[in-house]
Amino acid sequence: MQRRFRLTRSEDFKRVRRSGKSYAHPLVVLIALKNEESEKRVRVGVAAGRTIGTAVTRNRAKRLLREAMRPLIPNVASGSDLILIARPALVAASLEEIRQALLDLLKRARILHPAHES
RNA sequence: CAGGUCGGUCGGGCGAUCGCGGUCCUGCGUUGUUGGGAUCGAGGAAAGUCCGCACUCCAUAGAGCGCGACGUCGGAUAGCACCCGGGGCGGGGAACCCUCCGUGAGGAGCUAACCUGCCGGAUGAGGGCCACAGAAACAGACCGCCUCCCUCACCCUAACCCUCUCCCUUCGGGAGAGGGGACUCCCUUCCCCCAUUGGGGGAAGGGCUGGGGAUGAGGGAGGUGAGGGUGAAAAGGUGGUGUAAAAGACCACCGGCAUCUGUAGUAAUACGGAUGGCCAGGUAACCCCCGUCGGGAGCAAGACCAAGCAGGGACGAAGCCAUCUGCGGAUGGCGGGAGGCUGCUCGCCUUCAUACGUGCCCUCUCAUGCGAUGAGAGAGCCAGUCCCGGGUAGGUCGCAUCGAGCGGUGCGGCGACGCGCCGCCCAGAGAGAUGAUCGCACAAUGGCGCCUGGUUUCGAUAUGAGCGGAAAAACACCGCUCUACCCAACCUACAGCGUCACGGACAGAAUGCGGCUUAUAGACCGGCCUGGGGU
RNA sequence: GCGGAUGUGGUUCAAGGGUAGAACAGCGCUCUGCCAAGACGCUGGUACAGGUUCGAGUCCUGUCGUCCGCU
Repeated sequence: MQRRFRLTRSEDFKRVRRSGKSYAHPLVVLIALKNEESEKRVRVGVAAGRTIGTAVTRNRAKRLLREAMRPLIPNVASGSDLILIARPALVAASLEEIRQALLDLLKRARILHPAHES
């Protein structure tokens, strides 16, 4: 996932976490917010708390989330900011399971592109 | 070969596809959080942050005190506390042998290589503490032992007294037996009673005479540190001499200490010699003393830019001299204010001011009926520093190739390490880059099969082992005993091969480096020690 | 990343190097017609591992956990 599709500012994180809607899954939690500014790009932030484990497992969880999210970005409605929060079960899951969980969450949030909605 | 132990190296490989970040080059009607190409891209611990540095700011990093760290010797290093090599004291340490315990299975001890803890000072500064127990926790006292004195009690009989018998004899003496028993005697003074020139009793003072005891109790003076159930620890140990009782008081041996000294070693130290007197408990990871070292904070240090906000409080000033001068001033020195040197003092450093006035604000008084205004007086403000509060969480640098750098190699050193030569440039993010999927091979783990291996029994046996013939030893020879290879039965393990499944240990740089500590599946190589076998 | 503080029963806290204690909680028993309160008794602990010491909760070292501050 290239850096231009990433959510980096601390201010953005605060705004999404405060005002966005959250959707839960056993593997991952999705927080989504429509960006009111002129930004047309989809931006994704990834987080893994200390309950996940040590630095190695936290980094691996974030890499898995980014790799699973990467092909889905063109299908997400433009101008939305997303935050993905890893849960402990995610470390043992495979890439396909994570991708399926993300698809499920994006459908529930109704921000998937209309072409893939069907 | 087996077991033990130590050190070093590696700690995942190769290929394909899809992706991520940095640097360099390059493209663009779009100048970008952009496209393309090349190249590079986690560790031995990146971890813990326990030490030491570099670097940055505080002043250029001072002195003394305080505080902290360290403390055997020598070395290495830019530096370091646990790095390297030694020394001393202690602890651990497999099998065989040996010793002990056990009927036995077995257990314990001893022990090689090796591992590991500690290391200035408690005689030689001083203070504190040593619970409980114990007489006592560091030496004084107590119990006890011994000597002397006093008092009391008790016992003995030869002073003395009484009774009886006998004798000599004459108003006394002697002998024997029994009983009492050291109670006394004289003088002076005072008091009381009977009573009247006296007698009796008591108290105090003085004098003369007066035996013994191995007894007991109490008190006093001294000697003693032998003994006193305890305790973690009790005043050198054992044996003797000695004494009133005792003691290194003295002697022999042993142990320890101090001083001097010999040999080996750079030294710590080791092995000795001579002399001395037995005094000297433990604790300094309690305070402390001695020596060495250390200024403080830390890359969120710090520098610059952008953006942004709100102020408040404390302290608070004084000039003078010299030189130059374009006469406005400038520089320097002394002095003053505020602050700093992350605890204190000294000393030092930084900075500010010399303006100041017809200034501003407040209060009071006077002039005028009031106000305005004017005059006077007083206090404050106007420099600077510090503290508190508020705002910012953006960017560039520090900071990513020149370093205590990395890889080879040679030399010196036991080693830590040092010196030389050649080659190389080697991560740099900022919600934080190394990942995902598939395939192959090799290790490891588990299952199955094959090869086989192990145990036991019977039977014999030597070229093996033991004993004897046999005499100094060895070899050979002969005899006896035991046993391996061999045969059979039972059970299939490690390793190896084939196949299937599973599938990488601990762990993710954030300014850099050295050391330490902690986590770590496994693989490979080597050193040392012990035991067995072969040549 | 850097710096600092701290760890004692289930909880909140004590304890000069010398037997680990208090309150609440838990359990048993008593009281009551029953419950609560009360009275009595009991269980349960120094984060872990080494060291110094005759003896460590305390002193020293390492490990682990928790909390706080620094732009």
